[in-house]
Amino acid sequence: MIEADLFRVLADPTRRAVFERLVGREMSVSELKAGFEISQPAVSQHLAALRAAGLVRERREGRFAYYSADPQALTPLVDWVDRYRTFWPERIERLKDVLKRMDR
Amino acid sequence: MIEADLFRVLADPTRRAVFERLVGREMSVSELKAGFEISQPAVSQHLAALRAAGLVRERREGRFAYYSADPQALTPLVDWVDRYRTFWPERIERLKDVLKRMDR
DNA sequence: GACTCGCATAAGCACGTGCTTATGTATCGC
DNA sequence: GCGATACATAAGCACGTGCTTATGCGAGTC
Repeated sequence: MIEADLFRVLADPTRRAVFERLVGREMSVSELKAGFEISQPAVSQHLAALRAAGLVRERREGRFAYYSADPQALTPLVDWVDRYRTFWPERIERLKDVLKRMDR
Repeated sequence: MIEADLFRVLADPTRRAVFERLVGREMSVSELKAGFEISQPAVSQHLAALRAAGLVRERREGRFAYYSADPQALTPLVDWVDRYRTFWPERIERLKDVLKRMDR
């Protein structure tokens, strides 16, 4: 998966929200659907797109399909941004902030 | 400009290529057009979209319009990714590599 | 087996998007 | 002023996208 498709898949706000809800917490489709005001097929379609981009994993268990986010799939996106993000001092300051927050 | 529009604007490959060409080097529209096999209006339309997202700046000089990229506009995108990119060890290793390359 | 349940897929539709050609609007050279 | 140049904007079109409802399909329940 190249960054081209990542940008496209993440461009839709609903799909991005679906991804965000799946970060750190595995959810079944119906549980996930509860958070949105769209139909179940719409949720499944977003999940299929996210899955094609490698952004979510699927785990089948009986009738249920459990999905979880794979943030590592964002790496190509980070790589692309890194190529064009100058202003490294600010960047490093930002990173320090994040690390500081993680220490707490 | 929020990350929503950044993703959408960067989702188009041609538009992303336009942005990439303008990083570090200011160019006029016609000079920019020379690198693509699309019409001049198409280039102008991409530039307008990039400008609305704050990704490029415009400088008028007589008949000419010079455009240049503003990579700092990518910050909201980086912020968004930072919220969901776990796997910090790898991330820091990557950053170290970049810094090492910058020292040379 | 018959009926749910959880989810995926199909088909259709409204709307967005990226391109084209045509045209408008300054600015320059003469 | 007049034509050419550089670019932007308008209008139209083909295609993509995200949604809906309808349907399919395997897994569970009885």
